Amino acid sequence: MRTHYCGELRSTHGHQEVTLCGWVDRSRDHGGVIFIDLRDRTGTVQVTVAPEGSAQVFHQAEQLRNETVLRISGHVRLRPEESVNPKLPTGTVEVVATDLTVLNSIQGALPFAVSVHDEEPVREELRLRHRYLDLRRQRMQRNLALRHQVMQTARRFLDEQGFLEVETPMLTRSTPEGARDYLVPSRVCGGEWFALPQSPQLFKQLLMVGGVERYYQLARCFRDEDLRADRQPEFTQLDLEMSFLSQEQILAINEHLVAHIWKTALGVQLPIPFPRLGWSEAMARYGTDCPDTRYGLELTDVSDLVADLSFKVFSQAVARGGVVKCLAIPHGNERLSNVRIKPGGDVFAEATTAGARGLAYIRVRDRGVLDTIGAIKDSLGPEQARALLERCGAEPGTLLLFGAGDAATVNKALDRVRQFLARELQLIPANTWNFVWVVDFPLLAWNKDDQRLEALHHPFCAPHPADVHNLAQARAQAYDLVLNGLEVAGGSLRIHSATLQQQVLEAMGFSADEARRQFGFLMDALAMGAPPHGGIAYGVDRLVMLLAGEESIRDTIAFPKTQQARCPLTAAPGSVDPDQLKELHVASTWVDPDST
RNA sequence: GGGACCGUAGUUCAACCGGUUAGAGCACCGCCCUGUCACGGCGGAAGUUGCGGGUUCGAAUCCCGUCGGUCCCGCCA
Repeated sequence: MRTHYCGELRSTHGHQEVTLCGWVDRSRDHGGVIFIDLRDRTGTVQVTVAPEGSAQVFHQAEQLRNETVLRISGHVRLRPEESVNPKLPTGTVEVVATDLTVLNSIQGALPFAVSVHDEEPVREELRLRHRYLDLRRQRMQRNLALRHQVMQTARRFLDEQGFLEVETPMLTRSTPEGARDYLVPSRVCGGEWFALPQSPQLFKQLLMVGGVERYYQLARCFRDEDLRADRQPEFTQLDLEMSFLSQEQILAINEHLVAHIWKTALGVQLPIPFPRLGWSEAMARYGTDCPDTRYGLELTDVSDLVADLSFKVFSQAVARGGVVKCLAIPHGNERLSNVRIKPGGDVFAEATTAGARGLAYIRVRDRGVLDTIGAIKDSLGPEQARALLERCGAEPGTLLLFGAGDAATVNKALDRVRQFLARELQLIPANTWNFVWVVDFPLLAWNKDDQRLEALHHPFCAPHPADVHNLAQARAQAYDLVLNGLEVAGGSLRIHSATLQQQVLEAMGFSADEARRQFGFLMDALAMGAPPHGGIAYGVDRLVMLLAGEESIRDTIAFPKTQQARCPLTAAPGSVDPDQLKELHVASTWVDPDST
């Protein structure tokens, strides 16, 4: 049908006969001569319809609307020097049309402009409803190509490293822990249900027991939780698992994989190895387990310095086993007004949204003068003040913001304020890729709501060998890869001993029976010669989002869902025929609110 | 489950503190134009201001509800 692609034509194609297929990106009718910008996946090229040619072709060209699907035959002509368009890769040539076939015409109004020249934002619901049009636009073409490139690069790299791509079931069993499952009723086994996988975690471990040794999969995963800019109900993981490798060996392979992807997709040479940061240190310095290290604004613990103050907010927080931490903002005095850091202000709101009760502050003026609320001023002696300023690295002009309370809340609040201020004060350098491995996570964490210990990652992470006799306090041999403050991958060495797996499940409050019932198949497998193994999983959508400079993973997914987990294009989810439910032995308890 | 913001022509936006016939760019339709490339010129059509109710002499504007979308909290091992 075609001999060339639009975007690839150059002066070297001069005088060749070509046939092109594509869409009318735009056309310019000068009465006597008509120019058509013909677009395909590779770009656009100018097609010229001259009056000297066929009258029928000229007549057809006069009728064209944007997005008409065309096949055009003609010869490539070098443009006259004064008509060369330096803005276009194909700007030195044009195709003089001798034949023009309309393969499909446009009926009715287009919901939005597709042209490569059109940068106008379009309401997202409209883009999703007509995603097939949106995908034609440059931005989505680029994002899909980038996604493809990431996936292909990973496949090639992992293939070369001896990894086997293995598919695991989409219809599997529901397991406790983790997110809400998407359930699928079984017609054949009445009353029983499959779950769609939240990740291939157990299967990839079973593949290790199965002697695959190196596995990977671009795995679709499903979690029935509320959506965010970076969370969709179905998403894609690049899932890896390896046997007989140490944690350091696993991290090294992944560093090469990531460096390879960045080199291929962006031409950027990442320095490897990536820095390693202990979880405790990350929490202490940044208040989060996924720190953005592109800027400073690190947190300082001042609990010991303020424990005895008469300012009760500080001293009581410490007395109750909590902490007081400080976020020091250089030049904060001039850059942040009191209105913003006091109740009602945007900075204050960031802290309270994260659960903080308030946001104490001290403005450091010249000659050690402190500008703050009376209660703090009255409470701080000169010695204490000096120690505080020194600890926080404060200088005249510095604004100190304080969080006080239990460690989790303080960290969460100051982390949020820190990120907010970095954006507001434009402290984030452009084109910076700061990777960091966060390691030595706690194995278990206390869940206040359920009054029990639960796995921080998942129940199959191996505890640090030195910590196995105190599982409640144990570190896990787990690692997250963090890029610019976002978790892009997470993994661990796994438990390969049935006995230890049993102990960890018990520590999490599973009875022996319950553990047996839920995870018996795993423990049986571990008992039959499971090799030491471990792995990692990348959030592909998020990775592509970061590479593309997008702010939502929806822009990296061909057909994403809205925040209500709907698809405006297909109108899914939708109702089904009652007979379908009956066949599946399912009855709906849903009551339409309008009918009551 | 909760909070915030948004919804005006096919589309992107405007319309001040409630006050003339709800405007503009692009797209669309018609006419003109032989070197443009986001072509240009002249003219035209296009609106249940998401939907429902209320306040008012008067509502795109204020209030309540509702639907849809976005961001966030909870939730997401």
